[in-house]
Amino acid sequence: MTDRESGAGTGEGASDAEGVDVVLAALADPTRRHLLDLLAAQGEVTATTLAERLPVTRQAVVKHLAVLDAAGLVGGRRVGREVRYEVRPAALDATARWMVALAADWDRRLARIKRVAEAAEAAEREE
Amino acid sequence: MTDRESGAGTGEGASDAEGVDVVLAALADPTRRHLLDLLAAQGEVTATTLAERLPVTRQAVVKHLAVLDAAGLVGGRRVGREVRYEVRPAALDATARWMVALAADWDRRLARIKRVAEAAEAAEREE
DNA sequence: GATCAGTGCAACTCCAGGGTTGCACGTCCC
DNA sequence: GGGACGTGCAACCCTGGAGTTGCACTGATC
Repeated sequence: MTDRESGAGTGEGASDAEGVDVVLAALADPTRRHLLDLLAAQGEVTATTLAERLPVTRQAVVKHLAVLDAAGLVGGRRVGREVRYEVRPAALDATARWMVALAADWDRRLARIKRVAEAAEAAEREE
Repeated sequence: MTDRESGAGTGEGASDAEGVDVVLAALADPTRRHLLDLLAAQGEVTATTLAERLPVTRQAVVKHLAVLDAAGLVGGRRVGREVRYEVRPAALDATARWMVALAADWDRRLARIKRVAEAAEAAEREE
């Protein structure tokens, strides 16, 4: 998987191959994706509030948010005693572009293989 | 994460929320991504050949291929005693579209929040 | 100041999954 | 036919990570 083929380099978190790795790993967990949905819908939310809406403890939520933060998918801002988290689209944008480019690469390769196979088949028919 | 917002429904594997789940989980492992790279580069490859190019056993490769197959990212075809695997772009295409749509959704939501905040700020300045 | 609320640190549990090894069966080739 | 090769089944190991609980500190409110 040639991660350098993507346009990733303009955002945070998924700026290189390691960034895409980290984002994909972060997105692989269903609880984390649910967290991202809640954050995107509500703007800024604390871990405690998020935990009220999920069937896991606050501590589990904080652990997941740490993974998401490390991946650049969310950011936290302290307001007094509260830490308010929000989504950050840059890493997701970059990973989406990387995946689109990869899918296009696969499509191109398969189309080329198909053309070669059809040419070989046509050559066989002429013999 | 509103998986139903994507255009996923026209391909295999990532046809619904469960499909995106499975693809993301499949892509989260670095060994599997390396496998996908090798398959995409070479067209059709056996598990044994793949294992020669990776620092893991053939059995590990087969396990990973099973995950990729279940996600719709690869398919296997038996030729005599061999099973030849190749990438299938549809599930990756669908997941890429889903992610692009999600990133756009996040961008839109953040832009709206920013506009609301700026309007509130302007209203405060007029008092 | 006392109480409540949000947070952070840390220890703990447990199991899924990434990986290995062993062995048997079917296919291929000389 | 026999040996080499590719495969599939299955048992096994172990660790990372998803989740829990306990406790202390700080900020907010009355």
